[in-house]
Amino acid sequence: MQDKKTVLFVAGPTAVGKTKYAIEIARAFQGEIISADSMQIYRYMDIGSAKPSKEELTQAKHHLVDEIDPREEFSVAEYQILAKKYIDQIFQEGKIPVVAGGTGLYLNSLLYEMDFSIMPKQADFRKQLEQDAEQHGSRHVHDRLKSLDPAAAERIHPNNLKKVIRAIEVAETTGERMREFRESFIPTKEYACVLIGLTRDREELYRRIDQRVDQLVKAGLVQEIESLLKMGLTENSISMKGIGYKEIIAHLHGEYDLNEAVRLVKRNTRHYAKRQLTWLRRYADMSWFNLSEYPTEENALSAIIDRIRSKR
RNA sequence: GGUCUCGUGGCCGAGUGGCUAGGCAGCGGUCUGCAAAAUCGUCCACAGCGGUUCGACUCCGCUUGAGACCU
Repeated sequence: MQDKKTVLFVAGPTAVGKTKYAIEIARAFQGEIISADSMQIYRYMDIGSAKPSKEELTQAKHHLVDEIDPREEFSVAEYQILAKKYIDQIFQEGKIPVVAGGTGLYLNSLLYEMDFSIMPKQADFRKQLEQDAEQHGSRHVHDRLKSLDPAAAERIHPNNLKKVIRAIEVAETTGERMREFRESFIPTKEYACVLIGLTRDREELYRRIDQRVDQLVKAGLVQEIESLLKMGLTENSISMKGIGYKEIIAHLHGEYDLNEAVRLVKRNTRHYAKRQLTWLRRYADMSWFNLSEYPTEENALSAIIDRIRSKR
């Protein structure tokens, strides 16, 4: 029937229940799940990233969970390449890709035409700039950008060191300025997208977050992080910047006690959930489902499935 | 029963007779160069009632609440 291939997207804030619903949706549509989660993609970070359980991983085929070594640098650019590879692969098997996750930029990289490949990164050069920032402050690095590419410096906040460095990198190595991106997003032409947004009443969502953080700690979050540190990861690793990781590491370094760390993890997770919702609200063609409004999961699920059927 | 201290927004916390700190939380945004990041905006107040005053959150009195001490 459908001449254009369809990719299902299941998005929502952390702790809303995406994992469960994505699995059910995948099962209902002969789908395979492609995670769009910047932390669950890392191996060994099982507890802190609230990864799907072993059982859940067998209930539907998952991709881009547990695929990257946390000692590696990873980013949207690589994410986009890998995810698209899986999308093609799943289409070829005659199945439906179900992209599930809450990392907004990762979603964008699959929803819109975005080209991250213009410039390869220069690891050494970056290191140098990072050190520069450490010694002289991020302002100093930003000033350098100002002279190289005033427009980019205008756009990028000095504290956003990564972006500042990237812009300098581009300017220095290509002699060109950062490309001004189009004002409007162009939807990808590679496939059709059906967007499902999951949410809950705010109070309930926050309650679930608090509960989940307590569970993660009980499940051994601290031990998980201790062993990650033994593997050579540090608070500077990208993967260790995740909520739940950075706070516990600070605790292990003696900055505050465990209770305080837990409080911060909860608070930061709530903030994150809020930012995710802000991000996701921008998708005009998203079909929202407030899970708090359904008496049972079955009800919610069948409403979602009906909606997907009507959209394809 | 008496004496004293205090009572600021959801929480913490400054402060002044007129120009309404700030922080946290909450709420709302931005975000195509690496995003669980970075960033911006914003609501909410001076315990209550009287009085003094051109004007009171700030001064006075009473009421009420909290705490400390005394008997």
